[in-house]
Amino acid sequence: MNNINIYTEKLRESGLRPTRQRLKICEVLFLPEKTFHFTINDLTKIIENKLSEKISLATVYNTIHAFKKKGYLKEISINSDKSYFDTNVTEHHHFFDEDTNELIDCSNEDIDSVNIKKNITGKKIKSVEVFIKVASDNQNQK
Amino acid sequence: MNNINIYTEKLRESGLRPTRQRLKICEVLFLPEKTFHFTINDLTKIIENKLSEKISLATVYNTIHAFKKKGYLKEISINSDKSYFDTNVTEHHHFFDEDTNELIDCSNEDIDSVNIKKNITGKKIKSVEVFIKVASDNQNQK
DNA sequence: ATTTACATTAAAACTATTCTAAACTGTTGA
DNA sequence: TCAACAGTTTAGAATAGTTTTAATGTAAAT
Repeated sequence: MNNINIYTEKLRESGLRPTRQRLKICEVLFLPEKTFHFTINDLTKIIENKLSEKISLATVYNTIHAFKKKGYLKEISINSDKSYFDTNVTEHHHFFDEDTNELIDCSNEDIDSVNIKKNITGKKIKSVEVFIKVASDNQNQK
Repeated sequence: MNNINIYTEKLRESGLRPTRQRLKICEVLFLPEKTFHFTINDLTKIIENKLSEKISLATVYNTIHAFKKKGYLKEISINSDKSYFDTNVTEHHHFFDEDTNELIDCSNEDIDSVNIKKNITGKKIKSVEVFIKVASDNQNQK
């Protein structure tokens, strides 16, 4: 069973029609063995360059949102000028390199379980994520 | 020494001219004894409603960015459609209520110091902040 | 094969934010 | 005190990211 069939299956299971465009987007997002972060703009460029395919921007947006809703992607808020997405949908942490504006994954094993003493009445904790800002040692503060 | 004079002083110290508009914004942001979160839009509305003052949107943006640069405000990324600011500039954590989209402060004392086992070569940790998503117990997952 | 509901598309619309250029104002120092 | 300058405010234009629209296309059910 090749990858296209796997994606076709996965999409169908999720109630999403396996269209040509969605399959191409799956290839770009889920074929690489390493998870990664991207913006809609990044993704559009990858599709245009690497694949010989031109997918309408609206379709890219629609698809990414559909994938997010289904839990195949996670949205991350780094700063507010654009939306970043993560193909790693597990609960995990991030380093943010202030020098390069790069976001680096930090697995759950790299951080001891966070002990929260306070709780919000009537609310249950859904996720706990740590955001660590780093910068060059020898550089002036931001 | 009244508040206006304190703000005048603070602005001057920071190399910012104490203009009428900036003093009004200081009143709104720094007079309340409790820190709070806001968007530019929130702030503009508060100024228009509570104070009998109309400050140009561009000025609000300029001032908020100037205050942020000086360290009087902190920008928080909750989601990417707008920028949120926090008048609490200390390093601290947040609860995010998924039901109400409300952001709730969580002081450093409410969370045990986070133990990070991984580090990024050549980089120093600048801040560590925990983001805790909460939601009603009895409710379907997001 | 036909139908139907869902998808794609280009273009228009929208929203948050930044830029522009002219008018204005706090500050400095003569 | 007041002129002059640099910094500030302003309305409106511009921009960038994202969403909507409405027409066309396509997967899948009948």
